[in-house]
Amino acid sequence: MTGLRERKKQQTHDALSEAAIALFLERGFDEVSVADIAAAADVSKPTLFKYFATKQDLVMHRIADHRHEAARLVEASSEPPVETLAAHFRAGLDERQPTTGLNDHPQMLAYHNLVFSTSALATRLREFMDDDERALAVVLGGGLDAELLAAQLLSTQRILAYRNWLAISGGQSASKRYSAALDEANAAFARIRPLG
Amino acid sequence: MTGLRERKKQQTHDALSEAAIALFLERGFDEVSVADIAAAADVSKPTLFKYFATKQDLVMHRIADHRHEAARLVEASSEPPVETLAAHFRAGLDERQPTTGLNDHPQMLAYHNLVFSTSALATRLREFMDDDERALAVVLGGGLDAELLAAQLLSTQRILAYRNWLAISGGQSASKRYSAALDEANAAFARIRPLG
DNA sequence: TCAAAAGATTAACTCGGTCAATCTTTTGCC
DNA sequence: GGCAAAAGATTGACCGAGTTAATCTTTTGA
Repeated sequence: MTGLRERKKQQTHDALSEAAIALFLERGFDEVSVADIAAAADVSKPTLFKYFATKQDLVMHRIADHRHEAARLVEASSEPPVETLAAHFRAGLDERQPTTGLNDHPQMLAYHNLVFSTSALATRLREFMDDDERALAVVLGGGLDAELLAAQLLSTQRILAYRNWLAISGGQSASKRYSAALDEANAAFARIRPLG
Repeated sequence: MTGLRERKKQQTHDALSEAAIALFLERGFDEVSVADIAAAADVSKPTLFKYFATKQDLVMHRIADHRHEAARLVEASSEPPVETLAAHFRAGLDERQPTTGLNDHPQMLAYHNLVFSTSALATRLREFMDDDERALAVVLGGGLDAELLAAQLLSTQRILAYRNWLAISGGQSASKRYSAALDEANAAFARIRPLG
């Protein structure tokens, strides 16, 4: 039984998120108050904060879906961690997945632009990545080497994705960038010395 | 001429920082309001914010002195970057420098404990490190390899320092930890593949 | 000694986030 | 189908961080 209540909750959730992102893209994150958003979605401010813990989460919850992804992938795979994540990143490039930065859909571009150029959001993104790093280190077995490797793997993904976003953001198409992106990914992952 | 004005500014600055840290250590960062601190230092709230841009900075300005240190060291040295930073870290261990985590003075321990266990402060620390990373990447010549190396170097320092702090925080003396700290530093820096 | 500049103060304000009390809606049960 | 209880939303007041503008005091340099 998919309760009516559930559906209304989902609706309110989506209405808030969509209203928020629309307003943020239009006026900028810092120039929109949570009161504006609550009003746009026809709910009260306390209600808004029942759905999203912080103003930032109105934007970041989309990315939050990928939390601990690296740890999950490594845990689920029988291949060595570096290979697993390198292969996954390459596949992401192929599929133009937003997490690789290689996506030139105008909405995605605008969304990423919002995140990267708003310091409160960039900071929150970094908090997510720190979390991912801790989770990955655990899956890698813990200890100094695991922590170092986890940090290096996630730094690598972050830097590759950011460089791709920069290129796309500079006007290059995803297809045009693809070849360089793949080269960079191969070079970057090749620099990583595996565990053991 | 060291103006009277300058001296008073310095006094107010120190009074604020000391009052703040004392109160934070006593009651916890989130349980002290900036109004409390301003009152303790006998100034008004707007005056406090002329000296420190944020509540966090009342704590973090001490660490902020070391900003861009890695970039400065590498720029000033004629040795290869990895050697330079590894040597500097080892020297820091010898001297029990707080940045290495290997310092068991009760005040230092309490201070680090405050920073690491207060999420607002840990977040601000991470912002500093991101800044350091960008600066280091520039000094390393920019480009993919420089960015990857900068990230790896600073991750390495962060992880080593945190592990040392954990050990000290768990009751071990700095002297007792020293040998393991040195071994870990050597192992960690040895994992790093230099540029070129 | 005095004019000008620097700095501090007060008071009021914005905004993010929380809380407590009240009211509405949904749901599960008879 | 109707109803009690629980879940959720609303309102309004509140807190704390940080800002702003107007006023006042102090330092400075001529």
